[in-house]
Amino acid sequence: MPGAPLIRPTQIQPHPTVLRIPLESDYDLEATLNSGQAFRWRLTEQGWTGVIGHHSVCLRPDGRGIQARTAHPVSEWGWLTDYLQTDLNFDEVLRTFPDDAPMRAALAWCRGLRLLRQDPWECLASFILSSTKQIVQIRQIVESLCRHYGEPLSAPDVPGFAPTHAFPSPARLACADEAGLRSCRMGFRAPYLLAAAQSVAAGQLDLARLGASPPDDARAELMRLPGVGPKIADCVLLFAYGFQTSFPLDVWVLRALRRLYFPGRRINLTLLRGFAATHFGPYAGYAQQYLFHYIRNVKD
DNA sequence: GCCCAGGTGAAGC
DNA sequence: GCTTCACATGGG
Repeated sequence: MPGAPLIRPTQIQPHPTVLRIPLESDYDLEATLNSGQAFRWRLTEQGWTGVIGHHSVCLRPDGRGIQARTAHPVSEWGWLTDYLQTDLNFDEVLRTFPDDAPMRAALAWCRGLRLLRQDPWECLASFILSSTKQIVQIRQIVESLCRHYGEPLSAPDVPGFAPTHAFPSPARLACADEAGLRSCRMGFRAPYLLAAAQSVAAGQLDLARLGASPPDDARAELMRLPGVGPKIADCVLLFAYGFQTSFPLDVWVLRALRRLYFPGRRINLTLLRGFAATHFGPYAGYAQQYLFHYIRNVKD
């Protein structure tokens, strides 16, 4: 029997858990990951840690670009660059914004806020859970849901990663019961989430197909779900399917439009909807996210 | 205690 | 069409 080799081959291999993404324009990770479009990112000593699909990943600024570290080796990175939308010509997006005082103020406040391209199911489910909840609470509910129903993801023996869970699949949630979902503190939203999971799991709602549909059709399909109205549908269109003209009108964005564009006037909702639909150009959804971020963070 | 939160559906006019 | 209200829970 030969013994163990005296000299072990040196592992000279690239680090397939690390990727550096060079960028040509601003990318503010905190504003992007922590401002109410995705709900599973948290800041650790190593950087912004979260889960994309079945990948645990940690992101941090690296010069002008982003450094990504995954918990486990990966063979390709398209899932990450797609999620982060790092190939987008961001300066072109900024050029399409209306040149008015509110947009200038929002851009002066934050220049690197981006829109993510999220998984449609996770996005839909998360925003079903979002109604009349503060962002911190949405995060808590989503984390609880993942802990209870998501597939476990192991952590490597390196700093920055802890064991975590994937976002639960529609099939898994479809066979949950309402009481179990309510134990994740989602309250009256439980039957809505359950109905959505069952509709997707049964193939009645084909989320993959919606991305190839005209936006108005996709919106109408989503709004057939109980608990999904115009705002949640628009969030899914914008954050998951990348329909860039979708303009979610929530309490904050309405507040921003009223205060910044029509100060001191009583403007009804119908007029504001019309303004939102016509004023902001081909990347209106992007502009919306800037107004949302600005009005939430700047005290008047 | 009170008000509000990345809303929606149902009931009332 | 528009307005009002309940819904479940927790942060500030």
